[in-house]
Amino acid sequence: METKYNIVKQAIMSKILDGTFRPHQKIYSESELMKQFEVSRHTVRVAIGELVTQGWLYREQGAGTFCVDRSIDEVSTNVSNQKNIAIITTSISDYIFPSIIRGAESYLSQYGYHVSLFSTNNNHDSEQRALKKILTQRFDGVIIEPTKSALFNPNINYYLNLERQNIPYIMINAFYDELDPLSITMDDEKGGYVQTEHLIELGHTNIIGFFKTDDIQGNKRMKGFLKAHREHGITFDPNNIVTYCSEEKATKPVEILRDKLTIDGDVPTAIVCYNDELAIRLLDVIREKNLQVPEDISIVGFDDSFMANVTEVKLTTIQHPKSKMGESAAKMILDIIKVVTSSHKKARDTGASSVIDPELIIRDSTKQYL
Amino acid sequence: METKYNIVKQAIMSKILDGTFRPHQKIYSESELMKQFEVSRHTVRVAIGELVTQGWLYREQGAGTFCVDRSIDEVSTNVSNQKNIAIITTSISDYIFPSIIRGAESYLSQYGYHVSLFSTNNNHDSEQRALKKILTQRFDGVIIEPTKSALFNPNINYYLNLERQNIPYIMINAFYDELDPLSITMDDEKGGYVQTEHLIELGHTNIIGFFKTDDIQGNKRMKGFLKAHREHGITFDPNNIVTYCSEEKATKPVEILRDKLTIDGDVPTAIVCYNDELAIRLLDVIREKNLQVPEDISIVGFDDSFMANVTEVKLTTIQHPKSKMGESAAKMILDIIKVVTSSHKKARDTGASSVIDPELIIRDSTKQYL
DNA sequence: TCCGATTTGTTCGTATGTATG
DNA sequence: GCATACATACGAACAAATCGG
Repeated sequence: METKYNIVKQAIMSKILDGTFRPHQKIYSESELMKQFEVSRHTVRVAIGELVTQGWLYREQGAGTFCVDRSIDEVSTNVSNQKNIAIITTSISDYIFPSIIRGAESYLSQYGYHVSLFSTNNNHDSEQRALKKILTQRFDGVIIEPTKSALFNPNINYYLNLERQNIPYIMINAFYDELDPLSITMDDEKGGYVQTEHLIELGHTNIIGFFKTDDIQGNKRMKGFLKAHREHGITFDPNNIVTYCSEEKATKPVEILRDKLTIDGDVPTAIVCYNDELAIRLLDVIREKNLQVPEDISIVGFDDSFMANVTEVKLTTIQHPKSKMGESAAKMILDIIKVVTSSHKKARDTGASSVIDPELIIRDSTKQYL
Repeated sequence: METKYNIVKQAIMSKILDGTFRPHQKIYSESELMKQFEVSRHTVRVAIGELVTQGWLYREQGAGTFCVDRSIDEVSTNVSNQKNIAIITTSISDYIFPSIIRGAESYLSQYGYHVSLFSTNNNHDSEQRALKKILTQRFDGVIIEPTKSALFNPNINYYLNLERQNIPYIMINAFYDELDPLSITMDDEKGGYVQTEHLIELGHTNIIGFFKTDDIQGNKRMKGFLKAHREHGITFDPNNIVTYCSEEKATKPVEILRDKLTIDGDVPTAIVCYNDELAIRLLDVIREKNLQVPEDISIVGFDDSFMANVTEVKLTTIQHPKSKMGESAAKMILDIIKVVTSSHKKARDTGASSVIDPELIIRDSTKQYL
């Protein structure tokens, strides 16, 4: 054990243990150690190298060799720095999510990263379970679609813990306001505005809007819906805004529309939907009432999911970049990881969030009001 | 990443993962590696050094460098006994795969397992990459849909290595014959038989069949197609069987059908398709030739994917359990894991493979031949 | 038991590349 | 732009352990 590199190693070790080298403090440079111990550079590097793999030191090219902060950082960092990215979405196999995931997966796998999927089913408990997994295992980064982004989030601590452990994350589709994270989102307010304006320009004035309000998207789209009315000088019945939450999506909107279409007198001539999924559901109600789309009622969806093209009536809807968004999210998270790992910077200071401009796709479900 | 020592490192890693270097087996000496890669001894030592600290190799002075036995490894089993299941499929976001994955994911997450997805895009290289990842990280079990199951599989070594490392796996939809693994598959021969018999019973005698033959499913369905003809005493033109491989799926079948429909005289009156995806493609050709389905031509799909219900003509097709299959696969793998971990048995001796009986779903794309 | 060939372990010297401040 | 510090790579030498004959 009296090899030269071992002597150097033990000497450095002592200084770490007795507190001469504090966490994140720079230790002697390689050339200094060469002089001190009268050994070659190679010997110094072997000594330092072992301390690095044992998790006592870290090196930064051009800057120096530093002491690791063992207080926060247990074994975890070392064990499996194996290029893992986690993706948390509300669903993994329905609606637009397969496309988003495909976009991300194909980009990430190009760079040797591998993807773990978690779905929350729009449920905070599942979200918590996913976050726990991610914190205990080792992930290099996380792409998150927030669950019920409009409500208070009981898992906020877990997100803060991600930051504390220096695991970068970004949010897609929406984000928790309290966290103010890097994100890729739609301009949902403008989306709702565009949906509504399209109908107004077609001459509709009695428009009913259905919005899911437990996520940010729904709230913003509703805001856009109101704004379009206001800016075009159209007054409207407050009853013409229907809000619902995830759990009610299969029941409440359907029942309310059924009622609205039953009362004669004040039947709406157009419908703005939170998304395509709801639009499809409401189409069933319209059919059940023997009304025709778009002849009797116009309807606008959101997201341009495959559903929009499945039905007899192809839906007018708002474009969602889906696989492109997945790819952008993947790119963004890899960029952050690069910066964070190479320079011990904090994730927040890298790059900027992006907001996607919504575009209307006009198909057959909307028509001039006569 | 293209440093010389990294190239050497990856090369050695490959040989460990594909089973060239078995546990406790001596790997090439440093001087051999110097010759092989034309690098200095220093470079070789750096490469080996990293693999040693990562726990893949150990060195013995005077004797050589040896491969670590990961199957009984206390540390690794311990560190991430984290309930991870990997799913490898040919695609993760198209066709019937989202449904299969959803079925598996929802079952596995109930039991606290978490799912990592890999897609091979029907490509052996990607399959290899996925298997390497799975062998490198620590997974409790793997659900695999084989890539090009009818062809010789160049990754057979990686599967054998899974067994050596005691990581249980099962295969779905098809399996590599050489491995004879536990599996959940369709009775594809019967499926092809049922497709064809349905048409024969409707009076069709000039039936053309399109089969993807780089996977087992296609070959078996073709076998069923032939058997139905034989058993019903119908002779047929060998030209009425069209085979294609994954890469040709968007071109060859389309071109051939176009030719067939152009020559008058011998136009087929019915089509048996490898799957719904192909059926949809062929519907386009039929439409292009101004023919009607089912009036002029009957067509049968396979898998009952969402596509079967999307088109103007709803497809007659064969049922595929999809999410049910995912769930069964998940259940099967968890059962195996339970047995393997509790009793140190080998995976092979647990439970039995299951074969699903195909059922015909009759919709609007087939009609009595007059 | 010793010898010699082989193999890994330690140490030196040198050179060039690349990131940091 | 420049000095500093780490990263990669080559060459050479001797030491120490192993293994077959």
